[in-house]
Amino acid sequence: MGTMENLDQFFKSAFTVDNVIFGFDEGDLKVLLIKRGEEPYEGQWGLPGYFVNENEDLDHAANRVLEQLTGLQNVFLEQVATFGDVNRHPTGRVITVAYFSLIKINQYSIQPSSIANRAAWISIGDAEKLAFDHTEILRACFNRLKLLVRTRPVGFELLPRKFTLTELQHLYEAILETDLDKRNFRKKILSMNLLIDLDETQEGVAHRPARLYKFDKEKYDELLAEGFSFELKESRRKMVEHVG
Amino acid sequence: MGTMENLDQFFKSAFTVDNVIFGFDEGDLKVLLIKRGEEPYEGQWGLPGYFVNENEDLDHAANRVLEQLTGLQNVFLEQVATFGDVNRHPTGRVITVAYFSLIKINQYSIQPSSIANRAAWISIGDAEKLAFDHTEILRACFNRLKLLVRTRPVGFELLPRKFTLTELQHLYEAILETDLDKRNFRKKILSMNLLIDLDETQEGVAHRPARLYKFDKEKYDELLAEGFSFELKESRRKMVEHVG
DNA sequence: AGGGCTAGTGTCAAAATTACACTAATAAGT
DNA sequence: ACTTATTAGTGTAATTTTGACACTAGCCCT
Repeated sequence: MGTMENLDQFFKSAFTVDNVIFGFDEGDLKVLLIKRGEEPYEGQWGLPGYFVNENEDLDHAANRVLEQLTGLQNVFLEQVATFGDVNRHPTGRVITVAYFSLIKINQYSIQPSSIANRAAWISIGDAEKLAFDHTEILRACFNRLKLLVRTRPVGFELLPRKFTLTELQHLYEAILETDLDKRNFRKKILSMNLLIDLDETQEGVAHRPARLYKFDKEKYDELLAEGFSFELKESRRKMVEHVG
Repeated sequence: MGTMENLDQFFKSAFTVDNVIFGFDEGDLKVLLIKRGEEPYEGQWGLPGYFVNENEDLDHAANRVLEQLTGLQNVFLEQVATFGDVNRHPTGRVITVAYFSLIKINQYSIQPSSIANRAAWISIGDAEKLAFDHTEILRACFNRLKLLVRTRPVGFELLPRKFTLTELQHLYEAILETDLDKRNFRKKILSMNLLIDLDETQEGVAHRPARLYKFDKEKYDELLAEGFSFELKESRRKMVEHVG
């Protein structure tokens, strides 16, 4: 903070929040994008976002965007980074704080708001050429998710409350963009004792039904307090041998 | 981004950058703080920061703060988070983007600017009750440093170009706030092959002089390209046995 | 020459990681 | 009823990584 004289020149900027809303469906990691209905970037896909009101905390604004769009409250939401290049917005100096949230896509329902009408779930691999600097923002949030998922059990935020181990594995594979060994993955995840075996199985599948599990949040909080640290190693790629 | 009508109401905010400048000296991790010469919070310690100019990118502003204070350019600087609670600043709506930088404290020299006159290096443990929400900002940056130091070889930014293994170990101990085993630490760090043994030793010490090393940046860049990942495990605290 | 101080070094046991292939259970089709 | 297709579920052995631990080496100072 500098001195407080001649401040007027500085109070000319606007803030927005942009929210990268992740969901997981059909084995695919997806993002909720909006088809822009007006200039600039009319017709292009972009991140949902709004101006931050004068009397509104940043987190509140991010939650507001999320709720207007999905109807969901109290979901995982975290700030990632702030983008403020002078020319990032054609209309003026607009700085945006990027958030990302993780939602259970099956709880999502189209809201009646006009913005939600133009929303669609796009596979992360297909989300290209977004409006403004949103491609960059999306990449930053995706990287953060990759990091976070190895350190904290946030993956469960993306799955229905009851899930199978295979679904969980597919989720990790989608986020980490890698293949995991089935047996090793199960061994590792079960050894953490964070899953409750529900003694139920899938129904309506045309093959052997899988057992259903749920995440044991209380247990996790306990373990946390004891100093436990959730850690999923990056599957280290096998180094290519250099032929000498 | 929302619609573009009635924007004026939104272009009333100001934003600043605040910079947590870390240095390492006498085995201690330190932060460069400013004793505030004016209200609000006159007389209290705070982070160096400035308003961001209208035509200035955020990163540029952070670099500017750093250079005015330390005279240093091209040092490690990274954005950490943005703090924008409505009442964080008594004068108006001011949102601040927090950065942290790592500098070699021995290259730092007091600059003639008035702000630098009031600057001092404070041990991280002694930096309490800062102005505004700067205590929180400092904590966020310190946490980020802890995270980063285990994942990327950024620790070297805080040491002189030539350093001893013991100095390096003390640095890690200060950042991670833990003790490390000397032999295991050396084994690990040397096995990465990222240090060049300079075949020189310390001078002017009243005991057996230690060998000097420097960080091999080229090697690191090579390894990175091959998919190498720097990783220093969190020394997991020994779990206390539960009796019963 | 001896005391004080920090540098520097190796081994072994335990734990974690990796690679790998077959049987089990269900629905659908004949 | 049986065959087929499909995914679920399981164990072991080799390798690598980690973690605990104690003594000698080299320099300065007196």
